[in-house]
Amino acid sequence: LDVLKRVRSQALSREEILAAALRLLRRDGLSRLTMRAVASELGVTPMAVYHHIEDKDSLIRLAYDEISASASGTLHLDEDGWEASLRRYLMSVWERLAPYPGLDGYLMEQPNINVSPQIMRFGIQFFEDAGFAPAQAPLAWSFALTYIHGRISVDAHLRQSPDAAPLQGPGARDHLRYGVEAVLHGLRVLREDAQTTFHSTTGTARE
Amino acid sequence: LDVLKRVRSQALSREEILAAALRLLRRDGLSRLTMRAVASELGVTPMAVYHHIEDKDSLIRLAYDEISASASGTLHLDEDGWEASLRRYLMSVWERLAPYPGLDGYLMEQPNINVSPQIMRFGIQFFEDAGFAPAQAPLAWSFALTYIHGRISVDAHLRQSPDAAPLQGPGARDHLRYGVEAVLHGLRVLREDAQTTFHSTTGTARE
DNA sequence: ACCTGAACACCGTTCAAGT
DNA sequence: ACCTGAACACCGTTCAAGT
Repeated sequence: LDVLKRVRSQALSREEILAAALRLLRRDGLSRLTMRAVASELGVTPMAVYHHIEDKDSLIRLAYDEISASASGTLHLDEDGWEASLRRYLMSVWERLAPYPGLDGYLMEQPNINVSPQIMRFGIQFFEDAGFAPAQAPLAWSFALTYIHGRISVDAHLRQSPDAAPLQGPGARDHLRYGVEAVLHGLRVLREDAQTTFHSTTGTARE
Repeated sequence: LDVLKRVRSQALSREEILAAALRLLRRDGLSRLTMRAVASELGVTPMAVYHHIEDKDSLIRLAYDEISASASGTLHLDEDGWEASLRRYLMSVWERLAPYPGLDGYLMEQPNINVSPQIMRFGIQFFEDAGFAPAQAPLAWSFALTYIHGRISVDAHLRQSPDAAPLQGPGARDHLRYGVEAVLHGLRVLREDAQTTFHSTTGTARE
């Protein structure tokens, strides 16, 4: 409560607000992130924040962009193949977002802000480069994203519990690893028999 | 606003409250479900609801249990194999929960209320019966659940949009079908080479 | 330009009454 | 037992001031 409440001598900044929001997000999760809490963390009136940030939603988006900024750089086709590359990417997304409980789950449900058009294009390009049919690439990318963000949402409560060593337990990581391998195997199979079993443009899969 | 606001002549009942909550959930999604809205839908004071229901969270759980009650019956190993059975189950879970935007995503993040111990045991039993190693069955079940609930969360916003025919579009169902097939393929591969690549009790997968 | 204080329109929920 | 009315402790946010 009384930690870091140094007396404010300088003007409040956008970066300072963002840093405070990220700190609170890690500590308490999105459900406890309030504009009033951010302000109090900064030793300032709630309305002071509004002079630098439009509203709560844009603060959340700011936090999300900050966290996943470096992650978008990690998606590229390396020499060791698309499976290893995708595995690294999914693991790194989880690693980055899992410490911020509730954040990812919240944005997953927003219209389609979660995945920016840029990330979407990157991902589709990745799967096309990996040899997936053009019509299949968006489906494959969306599948991988859906799994990993679902996993992060399910793991959200792990951080909420008051005891220590929250995400280190073997439970969460075992599930994550198993799931990522299943995703890779599933995509590999669908990539191989793409022509015979799945006609994506018709909207009906063969049974 | 003025629909169904018949004059109350009978006593309020738990079932009536639940029905109103489900109606509002379908119409506006969880984010707009408030105790006050439920009360107003029933033509009653907000606090009247509290005489029949403990709090908002238990109302949400009540709604969820009602929706997924019949779904838990659909998970059993049929004659046409575990893949067909699991596909039917995942599709039916999506079909049931997709019309209630936000509900599933909310419960996914709660400690572990989302999946009741009973459903958990059913699922593990299913995968053991399907020939998965005992140590692998919980991971496989959790993977399938994580995907389908993630998919439902991602699709939550589709219902929120004001235009008609919300979940009928080919987009959502194509993604769902592709994902379910990927899940099935992924699990099948992991089931087959379970002994060689994955040692689940050690907590570290071979790389 | 940057911040404060009071206030508004919401929440979930408690509590003291009414019938 | 069943419901109402007023109120409390929160929200996000607006608006009129202060410096």
